[in-house]
Amino acid sequence: MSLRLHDTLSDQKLPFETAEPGHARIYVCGPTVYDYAHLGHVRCYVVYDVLVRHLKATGTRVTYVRNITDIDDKILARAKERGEAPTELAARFAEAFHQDLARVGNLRPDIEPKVSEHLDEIRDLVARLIEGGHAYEAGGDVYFDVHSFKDYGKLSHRNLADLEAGASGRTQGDDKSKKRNPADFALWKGAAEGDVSWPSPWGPGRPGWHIECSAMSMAHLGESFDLHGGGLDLVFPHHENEVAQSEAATGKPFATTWMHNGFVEVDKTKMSKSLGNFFTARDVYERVEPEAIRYFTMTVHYRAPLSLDWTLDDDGNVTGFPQFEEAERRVEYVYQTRQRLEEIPESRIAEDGTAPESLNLRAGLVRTLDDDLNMPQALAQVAEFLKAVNELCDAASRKKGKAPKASVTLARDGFAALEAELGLGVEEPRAILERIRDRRAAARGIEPGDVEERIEERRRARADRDFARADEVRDALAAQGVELHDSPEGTRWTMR
RNA sequence: GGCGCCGUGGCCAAGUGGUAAGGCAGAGGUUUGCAAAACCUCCAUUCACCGGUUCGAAUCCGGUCGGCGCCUCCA
Repeated sequence: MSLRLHDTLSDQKLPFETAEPGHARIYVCGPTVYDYAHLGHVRCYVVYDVLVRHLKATGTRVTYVRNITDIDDKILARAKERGEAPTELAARFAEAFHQDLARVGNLRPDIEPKVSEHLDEIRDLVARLIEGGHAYEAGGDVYFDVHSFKDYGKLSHRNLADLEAGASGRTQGDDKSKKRNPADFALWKGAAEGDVSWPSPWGPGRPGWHIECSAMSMAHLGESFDLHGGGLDLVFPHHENEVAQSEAATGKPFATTWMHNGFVEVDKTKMSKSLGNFFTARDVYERVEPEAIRYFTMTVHYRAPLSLDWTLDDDGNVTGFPQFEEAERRVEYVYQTRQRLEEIPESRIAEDGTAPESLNLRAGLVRTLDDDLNMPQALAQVAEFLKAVNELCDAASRKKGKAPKASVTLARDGFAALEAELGLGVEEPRAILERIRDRRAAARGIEPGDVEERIEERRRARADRDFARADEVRDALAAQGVELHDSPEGTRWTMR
């Protein structure tokens, strides 16, 4: 394995090495399920999906753990608001989350631990920290004592003195009297009257936000594991606190490599639930093929911001997402090309001849993704590959033209690699192309049946060599965005 | 205030010491009854700006300007 990844802890691009040879143990922070996934979540989990796919495609066994946070103040608040049981609300949004991510082609993690099923591990870890002198009880709460962990700040590259100086303006007015130090954080929060709570040696309450990930990652991957990932916003305080509490408890290094992805931005500002400037994945799926969103997320390096644009009408309604539309055309190109390759008849395949290197997409993707998952560069290679495949198909369709068998075989393997490495081109070409076409037609109020009728009308005109009439039909359809494609097998149509 | 990131053609975006990938848009062409699709050709002497290091810099160093993130729930 020669994958190199940018590691937040060392702030360097380093070879990714697993403690157990050939087996990568990975933990990624999952969602808090109180609402639908938005595009920021989609981007994040596509990144880790590509990481996992690439490791598997290059022969590494992967144990991919991604938690579901189903106990959280926001879930409790939202459930109360709706008069729904917190567990039901969480289960509902967890299911929606799975559906939304499956539609962009993400594989399910191997293990998806829930906080609600790890209360024992969490309480044990808290108890261990208290025993070790790293945590203290205070009025029903339990706090981690940051001064008890000398490396506090090593992940996010800041020190306690700076943190306290910076935070002072914000924390002075708050009621933080239970904490010994403003930077201390809750491991266990005591319940107020009427709150949903779980029993503990420190009284009824619920886990602090950070402790769950330490408890669950250790439960499923061991006290030390290979890679921990999540959004850039988790570096501090979430991951910093995870490092502190985990290493304080075990005395061992927690995760070896730390990977963080950049945000989706709108108007140069981070898309987030709290700012309310987000589009949910499922809303966008109504306008564009989900795979196009996957493609779009790969047009930018995973650590860089992904800036989203849209167009508005005079009333301020969203009329489109130009970047998704462009990406959708690229997705169409992927599938059209694959379909052309699959349709090369046996009689047009020649035994002799060699394949050009441009068809060796697998080798290119492996090399490129090995370099810190350089997906934009990977897409550049995909573009050159698809061009070469079309050249091959053009050659095979010319008079007396043939495609070398070696080329056809390599091209087919290229599509297999595209799926294995990037999770693109995974669907049946005809089905997805028709779906894209019909969705665009519906958006313009065009009935496929009507188009078929006009095509038949034009076919008759052409048979009579009445080309003026045939062109009238073509032009009329073109004005509605319908494009006709003549071939010896008949006429097909697509939507521009 | 502390820590950190970014500024590459009309737009998006790779590239972190060896002479600017790829996509979109645009121009011309092959093909076609005409088209579309596909393919071919062209499209940054230049990488925010100013200095410096070097045989050589978009890439390293210093400074200036501009934009953003984290420090508070957040992917």
